[in-house]
Amino acid sequence: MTESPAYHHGNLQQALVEAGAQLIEENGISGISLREVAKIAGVSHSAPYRHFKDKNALLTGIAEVGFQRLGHAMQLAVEQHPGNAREQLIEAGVAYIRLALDNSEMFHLMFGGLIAAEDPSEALQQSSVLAFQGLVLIIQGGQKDGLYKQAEANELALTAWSLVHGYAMLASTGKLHHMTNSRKAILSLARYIESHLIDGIAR
Amino acid sequence: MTESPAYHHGNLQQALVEAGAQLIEENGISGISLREVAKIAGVSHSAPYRHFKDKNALLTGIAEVGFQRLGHAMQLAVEQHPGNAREQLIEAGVAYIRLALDNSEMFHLMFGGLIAAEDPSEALQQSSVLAFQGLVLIIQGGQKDGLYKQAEANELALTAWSLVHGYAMLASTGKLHHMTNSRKAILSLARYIESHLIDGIAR
DNA sequence: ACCTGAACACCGTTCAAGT
DNA sequence: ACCTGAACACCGTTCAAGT
Repeated sequence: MTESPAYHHGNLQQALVEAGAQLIEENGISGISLREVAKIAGVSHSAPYRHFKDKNALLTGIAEVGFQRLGHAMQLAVEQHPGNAREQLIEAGVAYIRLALDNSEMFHLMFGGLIAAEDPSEALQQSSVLAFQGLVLIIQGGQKDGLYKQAEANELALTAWSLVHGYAMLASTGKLHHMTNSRKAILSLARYIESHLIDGIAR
Repeated sequence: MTESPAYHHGNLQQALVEAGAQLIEENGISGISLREVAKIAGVSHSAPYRHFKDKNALLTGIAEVGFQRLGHAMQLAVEQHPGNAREQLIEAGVAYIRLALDNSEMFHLMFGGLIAAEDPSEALQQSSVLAFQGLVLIIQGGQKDGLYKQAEANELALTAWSLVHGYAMLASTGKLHHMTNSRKAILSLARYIESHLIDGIAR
């Protein structure tokens, strides 16, 4: 037989990340261990060290797939409202918040400050910058249409990002339980909040 | 002598919380252990279980002092700008962001989603609601002065909170490194961001 | 090159026992 | 009522050894 020997089926690195992503949504961010991820992937507890420097590196890898999902979801929302910079901004924000609610443990891993920033030139930085660039494009499109102020697009995009990110964080950590309970009410309130922001951005 | 025997000096519960708060800013949120907190407080590793159900309960206690500090800092900022609802909102936000930058590990403990929400009627909820109520008061004051829109004050306050909280989170987790580096630049940019929001709230 | 298994120093949590 | 110390099942990480 031409099969590889006792090794893992092809790509252990990816298998570990996928196992970790699954485990983190099940057991929560603090209920994940390198040893159990390895067990799910079907290797010994020391095998992951061939592919990741330490646990933090694995968590970073898991967070990266989260950023890819996030960018994808926002892109999709934008494409569904062509030529309408107002709807684009609002629905991209709703997609952002939706992901925070539906994959909250992953979201907290990505943004909760648990992963040490260590290297400033890391891949994680890249991923979050990409998502931000999408926002800048929406703003610039809206500026061309005369919908948004002629201020620095980076600044307006950061304002929108901060608002949406803050709301997503507060909602996904239960800090809004005293105002809204259901998922539907949270998403509906999000649109009101975002429209308050846009009225500030609009000239 | 009338001293208590081999027991701890009076209030172990408080000593544990203080030791934890100190340790968390030194070693980071994932470098804190119940056993080391106990050691710093000068008791055995099982002593904390008389005062806290488990590690999560101790972390909750630590986060609570963080919320108290936060409420205090915001209150102080408001008092320094009497009768000026615009400066009050901006500077309360800056105080919020300043705390996130200077006590980032504590801030991530409070808002990072690590502490299980479990009981919806917990003390933590109380603390964060209190900080929010301060915001509502600022908004209502500004509405009386004709500075802010006559919309639901709760909704406007949540909008402001989301913006400031999101910016604080992004800044304190290093997500803005590609735009701003220094602490000073981050705080200065915060005021621009906030003014974009207020222009939306103002009628 | 890739993986295993023993080993080490640490955890959180429980529980009988001490004062 | 409050604390200790042993015990248990788990960690992350390292390292010699196997194929």
